[in-house]
Amino acid sequence: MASEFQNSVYSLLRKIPSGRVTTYKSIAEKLGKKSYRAVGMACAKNPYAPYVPCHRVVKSDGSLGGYSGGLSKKIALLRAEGVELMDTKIKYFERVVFRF
DNA sequence: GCTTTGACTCTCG
DNA sequence: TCGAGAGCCAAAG
Repeated sequence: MASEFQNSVYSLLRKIPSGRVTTYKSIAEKLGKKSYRAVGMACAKNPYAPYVPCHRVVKSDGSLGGYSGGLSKKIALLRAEGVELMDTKIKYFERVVFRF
């Protein structure tokens, strides 16, 4: 069972529609915290994968950040959902970013 | 129970 | 434009 904090993060992640992405910053602020890093940690643990689309969370500058089990996997998943990428950076980031 | 670490972000040189 | 440093919260050691 995950902690309340993690559960809150997962709830928000599930709201992200396919083909869209969000940032650790947005999630943290939505929770009323500044815990950007803690959000990433919650995703890294993510016991509900792939029920929780943690691969749709990226850094505030549009780069993918990281991914447990290989960044390539994250790239493939995002591309499959229609997100255009330039290596580890999101192309047209402003266009695909999802705002709560 | 304190210290270290991490899928982060912002500011400064 | 790019790299380094500081700040931030939560989980793991």
